[in-house]
Amino acid sequence: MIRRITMDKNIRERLDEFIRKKGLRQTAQRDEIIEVIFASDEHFTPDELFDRLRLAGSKASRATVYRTLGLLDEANLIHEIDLGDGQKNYDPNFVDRPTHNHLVCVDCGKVVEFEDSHLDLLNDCVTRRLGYRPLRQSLRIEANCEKLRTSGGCPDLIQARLKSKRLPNQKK
Amino acid sequence: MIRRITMDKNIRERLDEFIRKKGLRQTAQRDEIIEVIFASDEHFTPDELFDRLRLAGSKASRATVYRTLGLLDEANLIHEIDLGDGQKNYDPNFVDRPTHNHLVCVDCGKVVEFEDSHLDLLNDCVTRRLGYRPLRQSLRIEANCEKLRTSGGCPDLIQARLKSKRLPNQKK
DNA sequence: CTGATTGCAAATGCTTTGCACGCCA
DNA sequence: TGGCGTGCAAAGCATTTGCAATCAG
Repeated sequence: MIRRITMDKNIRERLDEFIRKKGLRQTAQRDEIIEVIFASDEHFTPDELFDRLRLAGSKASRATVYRTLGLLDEANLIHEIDLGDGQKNYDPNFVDRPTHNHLVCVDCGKVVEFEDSHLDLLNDCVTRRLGYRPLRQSLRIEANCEKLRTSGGCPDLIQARLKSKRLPNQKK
Repeated sequence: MIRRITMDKNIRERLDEFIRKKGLRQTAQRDEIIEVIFASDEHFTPDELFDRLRLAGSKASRATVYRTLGLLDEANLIHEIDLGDGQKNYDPNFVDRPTHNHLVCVDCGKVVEFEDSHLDLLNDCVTRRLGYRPLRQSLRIEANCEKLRTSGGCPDLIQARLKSKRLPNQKK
């Protein structure tokens, strides 16, 4: 069995409600998947999640991982986000912060999450002005690291290099 | 030879400069591709562009289309945008309107481009506050059609249905 | 029991690449 | 002429799907 992990009550409840409403079934694989996802607040690709699951002792297959991710997205427990790397990325933090946005550093690939109420308000206004009703919005900012530019060094960049030496499946 | 199309001088110049700087070569295929792209202000996937090229009489291969799209993106003549449909989409309108954003109607799939200087300013501020230097930003809003909701009808939805009957390669 | 769910492997679909040939500068 | 660009077909890769077996309710 999978290692026990503390999880937000809120999430469990939301999922149970979704499962009930849809006439779905609770399975060990689904439990394991949401436990592993919400044990961290990190973004992930389906493949990364699959690896984490293996490490945690789960034997859920890739197919099930993909199918469950679709389900969780539909239930609004995770969101698909576009990090610009050509893969599907999921973000588990929309439950707590439904309107946050992402900044991607093009120097080191670091992803910063941020919230801004002015931004939210403005998006809402613009959408209504255009004759629509806002549902979801995703803002991605690509930026350079100011620290790297001015002082020539950035701790995240060094970390990123170390990381890329360890990991095999990279894009390019 | 391909049908002659009027094209923004600006674009031709920008491309020529990029080609010169990079030590690249001007070829018939590249000319055809940018002519077809900028003959319209519509977004497109690589595949749609390939079809348009065929219709216009060009025989450029898919491989060349993909390679050239990468080049044009690098030259900032087009931008890759995320419309949330799982395919690469390119937008040729960033030359004239470098900071525009996209709203996607989930009812009919219509994409509305819009600009808002407040939004641009706010994004800029937020980015700097976080310690970064803004490069590109992409905001996608998913929304419902207000007209459809209130009056039960939306001209774009009807068009979308007609269109989907004609086109074969759809996502789902 | 019954239908939802899973795992496997095969299929799919978009995109990239290796290579030999052709063509621009 | 040198080497960039092209077309073709093959490869790559993430994701989806058909199907038979399994399991939850």
